[in-house]
Amino acid sequence: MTESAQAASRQEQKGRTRQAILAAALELAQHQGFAQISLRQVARAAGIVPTAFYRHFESMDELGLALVEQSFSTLRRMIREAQRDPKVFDNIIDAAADVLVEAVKQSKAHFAFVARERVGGSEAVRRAIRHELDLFVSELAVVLARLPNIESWATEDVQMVSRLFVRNMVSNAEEVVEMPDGRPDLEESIKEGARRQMRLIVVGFRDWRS
Amino acid sequence: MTESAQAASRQEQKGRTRQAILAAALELAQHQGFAQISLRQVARAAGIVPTAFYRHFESMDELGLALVEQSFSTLRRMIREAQRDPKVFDNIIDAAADVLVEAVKQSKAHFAFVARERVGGSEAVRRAIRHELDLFVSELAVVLARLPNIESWATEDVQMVSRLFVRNMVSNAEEVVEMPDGRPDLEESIKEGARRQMRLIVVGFRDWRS
DNA sequence: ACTTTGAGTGTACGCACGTTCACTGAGTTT
DNA sequence: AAACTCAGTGAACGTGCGTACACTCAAAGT
Repeated sequence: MTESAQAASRQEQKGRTRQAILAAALELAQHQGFAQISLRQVARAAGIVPTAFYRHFESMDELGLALVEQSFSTLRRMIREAQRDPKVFDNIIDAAADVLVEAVKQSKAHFAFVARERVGGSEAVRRAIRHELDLFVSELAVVLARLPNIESWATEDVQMVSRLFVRNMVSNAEEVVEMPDGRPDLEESIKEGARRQMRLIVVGFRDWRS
Repeated sequence: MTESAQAASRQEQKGRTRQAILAAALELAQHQGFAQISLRQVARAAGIVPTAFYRHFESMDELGLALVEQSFSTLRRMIREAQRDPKVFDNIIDAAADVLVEAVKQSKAHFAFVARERVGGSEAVRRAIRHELDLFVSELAVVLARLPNIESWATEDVQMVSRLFVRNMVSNAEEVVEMPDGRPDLEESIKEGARRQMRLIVVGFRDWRS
């Protein structure tokens, strides 16, 4: 029994502390980069004693990998929700630009973490992010392949366009993340830039191939 | 007098030590990221005692800024040399892809430094890199504006294409930097990817505007 | 010949770090 | 009710860090 009834206060508490550690690390990493925050800083911010950290993660590196996982699962949930919206079929480009900027604004910390640690982090964290992004390129390719204009393209061309889209997504996410707080007017210009770039890719690709 | 004759052994030696510090920091930063190397590590690798470091730089941050400067002056020299080559007028895209890959291979450490610290470094270093890249976009725009196909474009369109080129340059440089050592076959595929992307930008832009 | 300059030295300091260990005490199992 | 489990505690350790300070001793300036 034990595991159905009223959901166990013991592991529930453990889960809450784990989340506190993740949240604390994410917050600290925003200001200084994950690689330069210490185990003790994280513990302090999470409200536990340094040694208690080891009850949840073997090392800071493992914490980093958990943050990568969390970040991408957030991103995937957003993409899945966005796909239900019928307007992606009419105008995938405008929809993508909107979703991107909204998503980044909503989970700024996760995007900032990925953007930074993708190149700046430890070997293990970098590899994990690269792997997730590769997966993401393939997933996006599947979505793209279903679109009216694209369904006739060769598989490898779709893959390449997907790669370009993801690369641009990363760049634009970086821009939104670095956007000064008091300047929401920049948001629309980033969006417009993203739209232009995506249109460029699609139009250029079609015409170049013809 | 004093400053012309046989070039002063005193400041000459100081310059040599300064270069040793820069080289040591660049080397160390390749493996762990500049933000996580210590003043003492740099001093050790440069063959001086920690306190002697202060004769050359006020802090690690100042060292970082010096490395940014050094990296971009390397890059600028390469671009200037490449511009003398007449083939850039016939086929700027192929030329650019060649120059990029060659340049990165030749000064891998500097490019790796910029790619990493652009997002992962300290606030000051990040700002300096961003500023240099902005300058670079403007400089490239001037070069582009002189090209046959482009000379009729509006200034702001040239600027935007330049921005796209630089962004792609950064991405491709990252790829070359991360390229595993034993796989020179990947080089050509990165080059081909870069060529395609640039063609895409140029073709897409022209057709979209028509 | 002298003084001055300044790059590099060596010691010493206080501090934050990661990790160890034996512990406590509430929640869970028997 | 007794036994067990285990998330969180608190003291202690060795280490590497940035920086201060007083120093040396050739090269440069007079």
